[in-house]
Amino acid sequence: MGRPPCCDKVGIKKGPWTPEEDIILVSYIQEHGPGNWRAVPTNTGLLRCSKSCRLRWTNYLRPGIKRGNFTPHEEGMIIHLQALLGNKWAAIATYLPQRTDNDIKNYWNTHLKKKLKKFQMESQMSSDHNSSSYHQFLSKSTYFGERSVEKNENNSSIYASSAENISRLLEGWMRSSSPLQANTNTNRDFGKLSTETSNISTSIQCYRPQQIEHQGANGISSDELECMMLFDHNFTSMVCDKSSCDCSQKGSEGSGLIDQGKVHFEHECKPKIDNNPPLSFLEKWLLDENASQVEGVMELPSIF
DNA sequence: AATTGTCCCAACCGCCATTTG
DNA sequence: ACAAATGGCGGTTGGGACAAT
Repeated sequence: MGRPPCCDKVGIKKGPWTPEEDIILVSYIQEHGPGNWRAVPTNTGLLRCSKSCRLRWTNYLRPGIKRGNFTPHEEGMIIHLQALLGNKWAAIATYLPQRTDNDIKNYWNTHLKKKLKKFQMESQMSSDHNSSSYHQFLSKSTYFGERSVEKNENNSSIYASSAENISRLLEGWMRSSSPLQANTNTNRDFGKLSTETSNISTSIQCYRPQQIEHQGANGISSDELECMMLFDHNFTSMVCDKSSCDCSQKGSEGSGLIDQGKVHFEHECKPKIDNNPPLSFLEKWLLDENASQVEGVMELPSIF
């Protein structure tokens, strides 16, 4: 009855992935494309369960993942989207295509939650009761006040894809011929490795997920603002109703196909737009990275 | 220098909806 | 139609890195 088990429970390895395992997984996905995860452990010989393979790919190895510090713009987006959507990290991640839901969740739990809490406590002590602490927090948030001052440690790789990670990984693996030595390398050490070329790093090209169509934030009319306010009011109930979502765009999205169709990244590359709430206007505004250069955008958050 | 405490994040766990035989 | 596995998601945790004492 039902499906066969994806993998035997016995002999399943847990814990951090080694560079060798990453290479095996990436090589397999390069050849077969992501998906059919239950076949991955058996076909690759990886002693990992299918779920672990999928997680490793989607959270770390998948091309297009941006790593490193969150920019003030991203921070602001997360704050807003969390306020609107709650802890729907996957949904929030659809508006930050280069970030994984896991990263966003971690960032929220380790940074933003504390920040917000701290600010709420501070504002409670303050005498200003005219506006909510949340609004004050947002107004002080770097999203709107310091968006142009993005302190990015590795600013040269704002769109650094995980292909670079894999590249570095492979380089280190090739250098250290000793498997034991390679096994001791954690993912954090990849950046320390020098640069060389590798087969995978050249065949897996960097790609940039197609951004959801957006336009300048300065094109907001008063009607749109009014609509936005009404929308915000009813947003929660709207996003909860999956049936109201328009999923018809699925087929029309551009794919991230690379390598003459050898690698099928459509599934992973497509912006996740299912469960897409009627956010067209909001997302236009939120996703407008150029808005950081537009003066006057600071007026907008007050409507939240 | 050694110890302790805190931070951070990759990976795991458990649940649920969907898929499949 | 049903049972069982898969895929996806959110919550949690283990342990390494770093800071403070």
